Amino acid sequence: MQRQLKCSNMARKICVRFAPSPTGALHIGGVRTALYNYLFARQHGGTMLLRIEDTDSTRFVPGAEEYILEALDWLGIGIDEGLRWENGQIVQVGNHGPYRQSERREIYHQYVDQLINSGHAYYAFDTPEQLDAKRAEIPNFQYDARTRMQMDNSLVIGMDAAKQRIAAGEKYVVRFLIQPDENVTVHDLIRGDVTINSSILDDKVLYKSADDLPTYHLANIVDDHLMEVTQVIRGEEWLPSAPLHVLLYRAFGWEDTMPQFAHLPLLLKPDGNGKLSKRDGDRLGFPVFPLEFHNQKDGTVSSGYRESGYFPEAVINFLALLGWHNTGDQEMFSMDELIEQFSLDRVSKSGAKFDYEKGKWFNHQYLQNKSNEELAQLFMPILEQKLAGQTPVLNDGSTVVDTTVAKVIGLVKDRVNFIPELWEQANFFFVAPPNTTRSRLPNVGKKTVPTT
RNA sequence: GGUGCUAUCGUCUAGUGGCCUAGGACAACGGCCUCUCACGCCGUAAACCCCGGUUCGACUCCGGGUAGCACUACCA
Repeated sequence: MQRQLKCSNMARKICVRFAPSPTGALHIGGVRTALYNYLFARQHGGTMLLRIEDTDSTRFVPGAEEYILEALDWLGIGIDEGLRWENGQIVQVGNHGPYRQSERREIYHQYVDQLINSGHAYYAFDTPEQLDAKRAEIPNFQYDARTRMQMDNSLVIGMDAAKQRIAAGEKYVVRFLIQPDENVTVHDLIRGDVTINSSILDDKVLYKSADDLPTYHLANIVDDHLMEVTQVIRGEEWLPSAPLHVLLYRAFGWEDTMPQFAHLPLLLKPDGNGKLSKRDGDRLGFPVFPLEFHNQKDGTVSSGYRESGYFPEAVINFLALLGWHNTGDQEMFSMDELIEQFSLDRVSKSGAKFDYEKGKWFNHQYLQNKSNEELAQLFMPILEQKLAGQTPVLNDGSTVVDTTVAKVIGLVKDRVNFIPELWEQANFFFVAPPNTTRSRLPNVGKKTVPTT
């Protein structure tokens, strides 16, 4: 693992981050990204940071932030710095804050100005409508070295004229000035060197005055730098823009402390092709979210692993193996074992199809390994709910207690994958069948529960 | 269209030039156990994308195809 660390990073404390957008429930693929970051951080005695990337005000969903933090907490993915879930509410820890990008406007202003002043960025006034028209008019239109001088920006009209228009209240964006025909190489910890030519990059929008916020690209680089992030471990969908990010680090003069990159393979649909989407859950009948989510914005409800009866350890184990595997045949991993054995160079390069059946198997294994007493505690709330208004036939009507429940669970647990299924398997122990007063089972209901 | 990434059983994967007659797990199938079903146990079937090259020897290295995926927004 040590050889993965560049000299310039050698002395720095390992710091990784998980930086979700609060645009809805945390997708299971996002959970895996968070998990791998967490495992890496713990293994190296480093910091796991959580930052909220809410630079798109139009996509903000109320409650999403709470949801994300609660989900990570449920799964046992601990956060050392940034935002975390404590006693049912969000708390902020660390001194690189604030950790919500929408609260960091002043910081970004400063760095946008730096780029403008150093000639690495420029003001552009083309409206979205004008750009759409341009794209309709010219096939494969791209805002870059070939086209920028035909557009409405400070490169064409001059900086003074641009500043006057801004002062007059005109909306604008700041674009990154990309020098053409330069080969940019990104060293990826999983894939090796990836090189692209800068000519295929467009002059990315870095800042939008309409909502006074930067875009992902700028905010991301500034924050990772300021928060002293040493490894960026994120989804493969970011690989194509990684060279842009390298260029940004260079423009800021931060290349010597630039984090290392690792782009994780995508989680794919179980059927067909393409990456697993939020809709696949409803379509295929299994959860793609850790917790049930009530979307306040569109009124939809999405099912969650927790509510479906999954143990967090099972979800972690299942997810860890979707894209990572050690040498050998071990399938069952505790969080501690994962922390010990995980390594980025054993992460697969190709996407993994999401196999829900295997997920169920993992839960089955974890359920079998739990004691009857522990399962009884988890099952009691369900039992009480089911028994409301009904008379248990056990023990001549005496109260159903935990120890009784534990014994019953011991009899049927090997038949189930999930706690709630216990009711289907064991309800006749607690409720007399219709038209009888006691259970048909000879050794139950008559005297007491089985004594074994 | 352009750019990039990827490529072992249906699925997740082991494999880093001879240990591969390609291993494990999920799912499937069969058997045993059993009053049924399930669990469990035992077993069966199931893969190196294609074509070249390097080599005494390629799943492993190289080249070219092909296919899949990702990206290509004032979204992240």
